[in-house]
This record gives sequence, C-alpha cells and structure tokens, in this order.
Amino acid sequence: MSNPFINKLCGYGPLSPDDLSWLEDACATPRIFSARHDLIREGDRPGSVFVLLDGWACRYKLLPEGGRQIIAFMMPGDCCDMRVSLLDEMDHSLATITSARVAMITSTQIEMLLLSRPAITRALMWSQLVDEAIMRAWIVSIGRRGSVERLAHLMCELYIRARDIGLAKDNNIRLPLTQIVLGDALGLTAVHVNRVLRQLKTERVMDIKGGTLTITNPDKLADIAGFDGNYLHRRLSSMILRSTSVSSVAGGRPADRN
Amino acid sequence: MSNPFINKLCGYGPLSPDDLSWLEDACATPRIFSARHDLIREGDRPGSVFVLLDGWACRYKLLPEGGRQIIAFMMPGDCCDMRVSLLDEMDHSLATITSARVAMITSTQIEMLLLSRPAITRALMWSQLVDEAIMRAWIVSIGRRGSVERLAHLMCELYIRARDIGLAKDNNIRLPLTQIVLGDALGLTAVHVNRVLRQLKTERVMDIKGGTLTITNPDKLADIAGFDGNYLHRRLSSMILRSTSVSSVAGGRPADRN
DNA sequence: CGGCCCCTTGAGCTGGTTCAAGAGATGTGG
DNA sequence: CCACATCTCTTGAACCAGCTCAAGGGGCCG
Repeated sequence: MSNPFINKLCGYGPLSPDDLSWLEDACATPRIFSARHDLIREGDRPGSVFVLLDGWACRYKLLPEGGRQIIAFMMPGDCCDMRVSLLDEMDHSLATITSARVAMITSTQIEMLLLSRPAITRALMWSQLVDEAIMRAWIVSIGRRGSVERLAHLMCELYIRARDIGLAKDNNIRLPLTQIVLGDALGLTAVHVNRVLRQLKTERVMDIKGGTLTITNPDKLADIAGFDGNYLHRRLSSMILRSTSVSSVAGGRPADRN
Repeated sequence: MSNPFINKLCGYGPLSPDDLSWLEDACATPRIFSARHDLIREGDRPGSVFVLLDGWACRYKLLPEGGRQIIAFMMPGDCCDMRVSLLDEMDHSLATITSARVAMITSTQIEMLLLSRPAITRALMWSQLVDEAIMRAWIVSIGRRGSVERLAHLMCELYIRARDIGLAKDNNIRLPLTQIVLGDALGLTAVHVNRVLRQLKTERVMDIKGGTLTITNPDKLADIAGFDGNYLHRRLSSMILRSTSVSSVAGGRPADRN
C-alpha cells in the first residue's frame, strides 16, 4: 500500500532512497483512530507530529460561547507543522473527522530530520508554505466572500487537493463532511450551508450527496468562487479547474485602497 | 539605534555574538519606502525576505470584485516568511501602511542562514509559528465573532504585540490604521468599524484618536474579546491583558460538535 | 424497532451593508 | 501661509444576507 505522505513530499522535490526509507520507517507504526476523536487539544503540550495516512481530520478552535471554527481540513498525506514541538502549548485542537490512520513522528525524530535530512526538510517546508497559503485563502473567503462564493471556493480547494493525491474520479471526490462541519469551516450556520448547497445543486453547478461531492459544472463553480488555484502552488499536476475570470487580478493595481 | 528584528529574535532563543553580527550585516542597508507602497505583489516572483525595521505594513489579497482583505499586520521587527523564496509566485501582496524602513535579505543569504546559522533558524521558526497562530486566530475571529468582539480581539492582539517590542506607554500604542484599513482586516465595512469604535469609546473600554489606541479598561476589553493570549506564545514578558473569562475553554470537551 | 443524528424547509429577526451627505483632517501647490 | 483638493470620519435611513427558532422527515446504528 502506497504512502500518501511520501507521495506528496516526492511531488515537492526529489528524495533519495535513503530519505524514502527514513520516511517509511517514521510511518511504520500508524495508529487507527475512530471518527470525531481529538488527537490533541488546545492547551496540551505537543508531543509529536501527526501525519494523516488515511481519512479526514481538521484543526479547530472552540470559542468561550461554545462555537467552533475549523481552521483547516487535513486529507491523506497531510501533516501538522513539523515545528509544533517547539511550542510548549497547542493553540488549537486537532481531531479526526472520519476514522483515520495516523502516524506519529516524535520530536526527537523531527530533530534528527532537521539535522540530517535536508531534502525531506525542504519538501516539508514546501508543504507548510502551501498550508499557510490555504489559511490566507480562508481568511479572504471568510472575510470578503458571500456564502455561495465562499462555499464554492472551498469546494474548489478541496477538489483540487483531493485530485492531486489521486482521490478524484471524473468530477467526483469523497467528501465526508456534514453540513455542520462545513458550516464550522465556512463561518456559516448549518442551516445556511444547506440552502447554499440546494442552490448550487439547482443551478447544476455541484452537489453533495451521500458523502460524495460531484462537480457538475467546473467552470461555473470556479467562476462563482473567483477561484485562482495559484495559491496551492502545485508544481506537478495540470489543473482542470482553472479560473477564467480572475486572471485580471494578478496583473495588479497599486496599493490604492487605504 | 537598536534593531527590533534582532531584539525579537533574541526573545526566542539565545544567539551567539556571531549570529548577532550576521544579522546586523543582513540588515545593514535598509531601504525607506513611503506609506501605501506595494513591496511585492501577488503573482510576482519572490526575490528576498522583507524585514520591517520601522513603521507598519500588511499582507493582503485583492478580490476580483475589487475588495481587499488584509491577512496580517506587520510591525517593527516582523518579517515575512523566510521560506517564500522557495515559491515561484507570490500568492498575496505586501504593502507598507506608514512610511517604513525595511531590510531585504536575499535568498542566497537565506540559504546560507539555513545551512550555517541554526540558532537564528530556530528563532525564525518560532517567529513563524507565532505568525501562523495569529492567522488561525484571525480565521476564528472573522468566522465566529461579532463585530465588537472581533475588533476588541484585534486590538488586544496588536496591543500585546506592540507592548512586547516596547512600543506601549501606559495603555497607549501608536496605531496608524484608518478605519478603512481596520475594516479590510476585520472583514467589515469602514462604516461599521466606525460605529463599533464609537460604542467601545462610549462604554469607556478603548478609544482610537489621532493614530493612537488607548485602552481605557483592559480587563473589559479582554473580556469582550474573549481574549486568551496563549496563542501569541510569548515566552518573555508578563502580560497585562489576561482573560478572566476564557480559561474554562482550555479544559476541554470532546470533539462532540460534528 | 427505536433513538439519534443529520438534512430540509419555513418564517421572522437582526447585525452588518449600502447609499448618501456633511464635517473634520491632511496634504499640496501657489 | 493660505486655498483647494482629497482623504477620512461621522451619522442617518433603508435594505438584505445570513441567523435563529421551530418542526418534520430520513437514514443509520445499536
């Protein structure tokens, strides 16, 4: 069985056979967690780096009043920041969404990696840069996009990411996210997520049914979202979803809004 | 004149005299930029790492429809991610807010740093982890907090950060942000920012006047914001603003919202 | 079979937006 | 040093996107 984490890192730069076997070893004894299980909580001392080998997970924070905001989705191959072990306290939590297979790399292994495995370190840096770029995109979405655009944008992101790790068939991906979870990620109510989904379904743009996302009209979806995938910094794969309408932005205008 | 960047890094771990002089050199020839000047734009190829020595700056993204979302504020001592030079294309822009003195460290210098200056590298990692934590906090704020809490939370963040670099006198900090800029950061309209500010002023919590933020009632501000500063991962300074109401969250509850 | 989520839909409410217009600021050139 | 132009701030009034509350239906698991 291939390791999605290793596949992903390979996409970010060439790794030696030594590197590969180091990674194999590090992932050799994954643990299985059930769905909706906290891997680590805000306030905990970070022990090891989590690498998601199978299933879905998310980072989230809870609010005093009881609300939850999801900060990132993790899918197979994703891992949490390799530098977390520097911190003495987690500032957010990590939980599975589905049941999941996760490898845990100890901080001593990470230390070793940083010292003696520059190629892996570099690949991990890439992967972290992408994760950060995704967070920036979330801030923009939540801050400035309406609910339809926002949901469309997230679907574009998740579709491309799933596609890049070989999880897309036709225009389908597995998307085991309830409307509640989507709401917590998008800063919306589950009720409103439901209405937005219905609208997009009615307009023959996309549909989520039975844990599967089907993108009926990719161009229209990307157009609604104002999606420009450059922030995902994929080097490899060609992209199906490409924005037709947004390219003009890149051109740029001065910093005139102030 | 002391270098706020070096001061900040020193706060994250001990640096040798060699490290210090390396940093001095790297910052030796800063450039001055006028206010509201783009340092680098989305789509540009990143050339060097920007280190803000004086003034304020921000990261932002523009939307197709013309809106702007600010993603982060930078104050003296802050720098952009040292790994950006890995990327072939910026996914966001960087602009000054006030006139600013900024050092530019070339990617070759960064390469050298990564190879031969582990203590600096480590300190930079810390600083990046904090920047990421701040982004997470922004996602939570924008996604789940009402406008008053949201603005209060941002003010707590900026106050603490300014304070930690010695820019606070009493309960004042310089805050050269227009209501438009605040709106672009908070995902709100300038008009509504104005109303929120008026409310907080009327309630004797805080006030922004003439480019200066005055926190009249720190406890109440932190309370409104639901502010818990742990995410800023300060090791050093004691904290004036501490949340009285939020500690219960850390305790935790299972991942039961799904 | 029963219970518990999750999804779905409706109706009314509200926080924040939009539009508009006037009053400070701030800066710039003569 | 004044006059003018251009921002920014402020306030009001109407509107609307998304929320809240509520209630029924469907699917999955024990």
